[in-house]
Order: sequence, then C-alpha cells, then structure tokens
Amino acid sequence: MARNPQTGRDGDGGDRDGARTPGPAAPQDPERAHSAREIAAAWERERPGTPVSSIGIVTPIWQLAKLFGDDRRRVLARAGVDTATLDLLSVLRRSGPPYALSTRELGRRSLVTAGAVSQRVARAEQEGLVTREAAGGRPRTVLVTLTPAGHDLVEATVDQVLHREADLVAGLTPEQQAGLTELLHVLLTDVQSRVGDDRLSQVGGE
Amino acid sequence: MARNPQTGRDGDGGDRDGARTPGPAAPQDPERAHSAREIAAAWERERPGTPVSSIGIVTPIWQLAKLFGDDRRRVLARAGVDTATLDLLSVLRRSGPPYALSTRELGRRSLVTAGAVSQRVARAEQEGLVTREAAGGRPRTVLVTLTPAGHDLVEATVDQVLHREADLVAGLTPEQQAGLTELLHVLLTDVQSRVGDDRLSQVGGE
DNA sequence: AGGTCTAAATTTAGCCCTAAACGGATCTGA
DNA sequence: TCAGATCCGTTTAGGGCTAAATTTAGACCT
Repeated sequence: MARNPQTGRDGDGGDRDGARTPGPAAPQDPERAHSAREIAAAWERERPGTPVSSIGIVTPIWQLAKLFGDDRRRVLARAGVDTATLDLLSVLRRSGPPYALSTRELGRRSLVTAGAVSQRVARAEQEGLVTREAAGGRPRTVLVTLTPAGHDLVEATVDQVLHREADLVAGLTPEQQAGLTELLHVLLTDVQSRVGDDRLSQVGGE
Repeated sequence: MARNPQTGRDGDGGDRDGARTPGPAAPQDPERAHSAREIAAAWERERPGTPVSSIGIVTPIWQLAKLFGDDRRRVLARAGVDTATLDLLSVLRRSGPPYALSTRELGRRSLVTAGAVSQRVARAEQEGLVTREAAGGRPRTVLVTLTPAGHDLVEATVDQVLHREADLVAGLTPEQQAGLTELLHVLLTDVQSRVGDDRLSQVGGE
C-alpha cells in the first residue's frame, strides 16, 4: 500500500514540459518528485481554497515509507527473502521462545488482513521457514511456529536491515531524532483512534 | 509499498523452542499492533545489542503510511476510484492547463516505475479519464492529457480526501504540526540523498 | 439433540506494483 | 549509410495485498 506522494498538486501552472530541455529552467530538481511544499503551492495556485494543511505531514510520510520500503526490499533481495516474509519471521522471533503465535495474533501485529497472513504463512511454510499446526487453544486456532531455518534467516538479516536504516536516518542530530520519534508517536496514537471512526469519513468531515 | 512495522529483532542464537508460555510478550493492547517502543524493547530483550536506534522513526512512518493509505482507499472507494488513478489525475490537474504531461514526467512525479505509469495510464484511458497521443517533442514521447471527465473526477474527490486527512492529523497542535512538517522535510531530503548510494547498502554499512 | 450463530482461517477474484525483457526510434561514429 | 548504443514506453511474469465468499468448528438456544 502505501502509494503515492500526495493526491494532489504539482508544480507551477506552466511547466507543461512535454518536451523541452530538462535543464536549468525546470522548477526544482528535474530528477526528483515534487516536495510537499511544491505540491501545496500548486494546489493553492490552481484551486485557491483547497484544504492543503495536511500535505506537509501526509506527503513526506508516504514518500519516506516508499523510500524505506524500496530500500529494504533491495537489501533483502540479496539474501533471497522478501519483506513480507521477513516481517512474519521477525514477529515470531521477537515474541521469544517458543517462537509460536496464532494466525490471529500475527495479523494483529502485522497490520495486514487475515487473508494476507494466511498467504504469508503458506509461502513461508512452503520454504520450510515455519510450521503450521492446530492448537487446542481457542475454537479454530492455528499455531505458527518458527523453524530453525526460519530462525537462522532472521539472525542473518535483521542486523543488516536495521543497521542500514540507522544509516539512512543518521543525517538527523540525536535531538532531531528524539523530537521526531516523539511527534510520530503522538500522531500515530491519535490517528489510530480516529481511523475506523466512520463519522469522520463523511464528506463534511467535522 | 509500504509494508510492515519493523523487521524487528530476533532473539538469541540457540534456544529454539524453549517450551511454553507465549505470555510475557503480550504487554499492551491486545487489539492493536505493537508500537515502536514495544518492538525495540522486544529486540533488546531477545537480542541485546541489536541496532534498534532507527525503529522509533521508521516503524511509525510505515504504520502511519499504511493507515493513511487504507483510509484514503476507503474514502475513494465510495467514489468508485482507486488511489493510483486519482494520483495520476491529480498530478495532471495540478500541472495546470493544458493538463498534459509526458509519461516520463508522470513517472518522476509519482514515485513509481515506468511500467506502473504505463499501466495506470492504460487503465485511466480505458475509463475515459485521460487520452494518450504521440507528441513531437522528444524522440519517443507520449503525451497524456486529462479529459473533462478526468478533470471532473478530481474536482469531485480531492477536497474530500484532503479534508479527511486534515481531520486525521487534527489531534496535533499547530505547533506540533509545524515541527513535524519541518523534521519530516529535513529527513526526507536527507534520505533521498542517501538512498541509491549503493555503498551504504553493503552489510558493513555506515 | 438439533438448528442457528459466530469466530477463525482459508480461498478466490481482482487490483497494483516491480523488475526485466522487449520494441522501436534517434543519435553517434566510422 | 549503416552498425551499434541509447532512450522511452510498453509488455510480461510474478509477487503481494484487500475484500468478499467460503469452510469449519465450537457456542448458544429451545
């Protein structure tokens, strides 16, 4: 999911560009997507009154998620794993011995639908990274357990991924990182409480 | 894109299977995904020394991107559009009259591959939202132009989407929103300059 | 007991994306 | 002028996800 920058607006009114020289006359960096600032400015210019207030937050979050996701995918491709599988294995690994969770619990911790979990588990089982078995717990519970091969795969890749990501955010000072972490935490907590509240998704919004 | 919370850390090296209680790992709200803090703590507990420093930033960014993306998809489903199509139309709309851009330019502004742009345009063309024609400009350039129907669709949905997203971030004070916007901008700029730098994606990183 | 309800997992249909192979046109240089 | 290098856009193969339909097994009633 995560899809694109922001639904909206792009640069100035005139740089149609169809052909032209990509060079010096271009608005910004001709090789890069527009920034949230440029998108909001374009909205204002094209449609005065457009509610652009959220763009400065939502757009960079999507762009960053895309960059982090693509980067992780490339890092993991070298190890022959995909991000969805590593995510599954990591959740199990982090849960501690005996490295087993129900499908239900996996879904909750992975932010994907039950169907997606089912497919992830099936793929991982196919590759011998987890096992699946009925568990006596609740009615129809299935217990997914990490195999030694799955455990090894996590051990072999997690530090790589996390180290790489630490490098990617290293441009911020420790103070900036702390401030950003705090603000993101506050925003996430708040958004979680609002999403799913269907009253707000009506047109008139509040 | 955007996939999951955090690849997490996994635990120790040897104790496969231990045995029982999945217990102590379920610390918080049983209905919600784990927070970055809980994930980092689980790593520390299971594998002391894991480089968790980036988790406080990367994990909430993914979770937020997922929440925003899912929410937007649901809002747009009512209008019978998908997020990818609206993104395409919006880029054209905000480029201003004559609402036409080359495939190449569309790819740059959308953060997706050329193949994805081609497919998006084909779908939108199928629905009569854009037209596609050869343009004399560069060598093999194709010009994609918004139709009146496409223009109308943007007008009918963009405010809805942006208003909804403004509601979603309304829990932050104006000061917090400004601070977050600034930090995200700094981080994004920095990450863009680091991604693609292949030296960093080696294991040894940094 | 038997019928109905509900919860959990899976399956199915359809969408969208990436990576890589492909097709065609322009530029380059002998 | 012709071969090769390039550049753009499209097509193909395959992965991954969501939403909805389906299957199953206990739970609940009467």
